[in-house]
Amino acid sequence: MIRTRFAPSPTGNLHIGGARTCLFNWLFARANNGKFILRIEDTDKARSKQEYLDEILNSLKWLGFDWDELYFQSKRFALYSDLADKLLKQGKAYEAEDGSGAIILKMPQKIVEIDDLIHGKIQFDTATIKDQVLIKSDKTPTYNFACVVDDADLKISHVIRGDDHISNTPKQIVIYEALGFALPAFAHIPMILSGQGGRLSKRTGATAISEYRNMGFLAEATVNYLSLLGWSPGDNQEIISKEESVKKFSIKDVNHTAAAFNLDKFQWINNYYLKNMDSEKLLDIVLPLFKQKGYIKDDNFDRNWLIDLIKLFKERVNTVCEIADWSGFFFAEDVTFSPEAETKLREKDLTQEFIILRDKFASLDKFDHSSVENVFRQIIEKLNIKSKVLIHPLRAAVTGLLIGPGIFEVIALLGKDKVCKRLDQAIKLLSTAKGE
RNA sequence: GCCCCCAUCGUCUAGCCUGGUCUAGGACACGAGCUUUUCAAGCUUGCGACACCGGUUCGAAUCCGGUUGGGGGCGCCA
Repeated sequence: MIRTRFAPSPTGNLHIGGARTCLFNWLFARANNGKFILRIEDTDKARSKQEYLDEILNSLKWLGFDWDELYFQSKRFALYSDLADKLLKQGKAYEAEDGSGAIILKMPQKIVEIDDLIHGKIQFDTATIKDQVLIKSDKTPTYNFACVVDDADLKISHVIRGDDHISNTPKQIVIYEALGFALPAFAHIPMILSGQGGRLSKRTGATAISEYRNMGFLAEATVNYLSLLGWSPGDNQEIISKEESVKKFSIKDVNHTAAAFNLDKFQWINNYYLKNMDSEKLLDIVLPLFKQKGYIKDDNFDRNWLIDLIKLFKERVNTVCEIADWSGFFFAEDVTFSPEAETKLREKDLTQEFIILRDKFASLDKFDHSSVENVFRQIIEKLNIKSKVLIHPLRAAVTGLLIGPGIFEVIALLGKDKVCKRLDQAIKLLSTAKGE
């Protein structure tokens, strides 16, 4: 039976690297019809916080990692202390000479060999490793001891963790051997580095999964991006669901090399998922942002209209937040011009053209995409001008911006009243400009 | 300082195990062009890498050794 585990410590948020380690453990368990276990390493009472635990659990659920069993090391102290006593009695460990009460493992002199599933054989001479504390003077177990005891007790078959644990492994193997426990298989996956090369840290950008969620990344895109860091499904495939990864994942295909986190590619993947996401589902994610920005009141909104709006924007944004950021002109009473848009609007006096547009728009019975576009096309034909001469100032007048979704769709969705009102305002603005 | 891991385009990677099909493929980013309407979407296209030195071999990105470079660890943190 394949049993893997992810063992976060609630002394911080779930970060990118942890999430990827969790993903590979989850993938490997699911791919092999095994069990995936979540173990909370909360032995450090001073640093462990409930809020971190909540944050980690929420992030894991958001990413869609379900666990079959859940353990807390803080509830298993009796087990650690019993086994430490046993080692003491066997003479494999000793009590600290300083009288602190700590229990320390005597490091046997030998060559320890790890047979890593990813790196192959790695050898360590224990002469370079000092005796290891098993139980601290406050009676709590050290990481290496609790980790070994639990991995053995919980029958973990494959320990899949970050590269940074390679040097812990010989210490742990010595503990396994002292305890007489069978060794699990080890697989050390490469670390994720920041774009600048070093460790991921707050200084080099966001590290917590929840931060990326708040930035407007989708769970599916996050999992997709993470799975491509240190692993590849082959066949030049860039878009892959969790389910498909389960089918294709093999621990032997995991890279040896550290991978740099790259926001651009992450955004590109997020854009892909955004575009392809059901607009109604996406609306549910965007809705809180709309409320937060004051675009809509609690329950007083037209859901179908909002879904149309989502459809307009989701093609061209990288994050959920950008939908909210760029759609403000739909909800505002008056237009706020960007400097470029205002310049474009004042560039040429289009008062007459705007008056014709407004009158034609006002007389339309059906104010949809095609009728709006037809009216526009007829006008530019009659005036014998190129469409772009009028289309950009029109966009500026109606949205206050020079970029955005297709202008006729925008106008149709904005509605006749708002469009005519904004054209009136633009006409007024042009007339005051003339007077100056 | 000691120990360990790693090394293909700027970045993520395919290829490496089982040398020849690799004048090294894809993606992101970047540049150019197209899209009777923008770009922040789409399409086309361009730029761009086997770190270095030696060895093995008829032949090396692929195997071996070294150098250099990068990363990690050496806590009564996890």
